[in-house]
Amino acid sequence: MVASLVGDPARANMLTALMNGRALTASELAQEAGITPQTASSHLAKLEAGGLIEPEKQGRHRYYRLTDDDVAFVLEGLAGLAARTGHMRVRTGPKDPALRRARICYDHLAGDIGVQMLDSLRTRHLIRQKKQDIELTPDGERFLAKHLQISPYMLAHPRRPVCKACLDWSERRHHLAGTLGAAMMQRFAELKWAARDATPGSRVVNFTRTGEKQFAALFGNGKD
Amino acid sequence: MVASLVGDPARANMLTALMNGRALTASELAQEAGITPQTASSHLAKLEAGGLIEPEKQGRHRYYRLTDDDVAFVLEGLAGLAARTGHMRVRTGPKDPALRRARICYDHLAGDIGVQMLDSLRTRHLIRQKKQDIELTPDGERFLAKHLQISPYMLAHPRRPVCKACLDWSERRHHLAGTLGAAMMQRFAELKWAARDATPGSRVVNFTRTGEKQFAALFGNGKD
DNA sequence: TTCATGCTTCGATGGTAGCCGAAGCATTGT
DNA sequence: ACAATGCTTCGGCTACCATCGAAGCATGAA
Repeated sequence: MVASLVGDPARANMLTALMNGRALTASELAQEAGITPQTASSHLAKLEAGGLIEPEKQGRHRYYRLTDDDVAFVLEGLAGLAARTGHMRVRTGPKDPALRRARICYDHLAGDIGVQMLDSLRTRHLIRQKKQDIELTPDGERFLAKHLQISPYMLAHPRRPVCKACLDWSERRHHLAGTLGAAMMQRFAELKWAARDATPGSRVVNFTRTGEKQFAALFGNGKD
Repeated sequence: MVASLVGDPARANMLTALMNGRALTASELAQEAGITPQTASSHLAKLEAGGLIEPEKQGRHRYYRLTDDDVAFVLEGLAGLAARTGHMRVRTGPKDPALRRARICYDHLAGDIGVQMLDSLRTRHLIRQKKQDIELTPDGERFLAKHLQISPYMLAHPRRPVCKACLDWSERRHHLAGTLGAAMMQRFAELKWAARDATPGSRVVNFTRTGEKQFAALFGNGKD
């Protein structure tokens, strides 16, 4: 079973270290997990058999990376559940600052930036939140149309909600998911405000200088 | 860690059995997992501590359900990863007779029909539900008076609540109990929409053809 | 070749967690 | 009041698996 693979602390640490999409060698992962290379080798073999990671030989090194984004998404979901109960692992969240700052979660924005955006929308009453359910206010619709050229009919979907609160892996607070979350991320990309990192498999989102400014103007909290 | 909770085969079986959203008793979950009640109790306590499931006491039974959709979503993700590498689990289909459809629970309607009725009342805002407590809305009172000739003063009782959510035995979701639940069942009988099965001791409720139509007109969900 | 580095396999060990029998509460029914 | 049912707690047993030392393969460098 896949879950039992992730359940072991040593393996969980390895997977967490791989969450930024980069590949790491077996020794590096051993050090991350705080175990000897022999033990790590055993764990890595199991993770590979379970389809969670893929190896790539290079010289006498063996690089491992997460198989694909689906794995990362499931891991993020698990971390979200763990964060809810407060019983989170000692080693929490990503070490990579860039990954903490902004990253892709399925198809929407996550990380510090993503949380900040949802906060801003909420405090300015552009959305209304009741528990898990979020809906756009009339003000919010006007705001989206004016500044991002997003209109409600673009967001309609038979099964997916327009707005949804998604628990952020690193921040432990909610960011915005749903068709609106996806549409906004797409618009940021189209406007050349931000783009996924070029590194294959990376989930980091890099903001351009102007993108950062524009974003701050719309969703800034005055702190940066 | 959450993943280690899901990692254990016995617990995974329990969670899988709960994936359809219905609640199951501790003993039933024990049987699902193929373990003794003592062991199951230990597992269930851990799952509850991990925030994956929530208990609901009813009589001497203890029903467990998944905490919310987020849990189910993550479990689905895990199952998806597991399916990729090879084997997945298969579980249960319906196995019950027409007792599942409609039956008497004390003095009110239970079964698929009963659950459907409560759902309908809720989605149309004829009742307001906060956790276990339910109350009629003004719209609800008008609705009852107009279509079923039930007025609020008929429902007053010194000790019994007007509305109460009662966990359905077969559907494992709530149906409507309380004086209102009883009054509605009684009215259905008076209107010759439905009647208890003639067989002595049977709790099956048979709907007449016109009764079925009228009921569907009032509480139908368009699916039947 | 010879050595060094990186990783894997083998074997033994120990800690942890699942498991069940027996007994203890709690609730319900008679 | 008494018995029956459902669930939990306790104690001991067992099996599994993570862990590491030592040795065995690879690859690359001298």
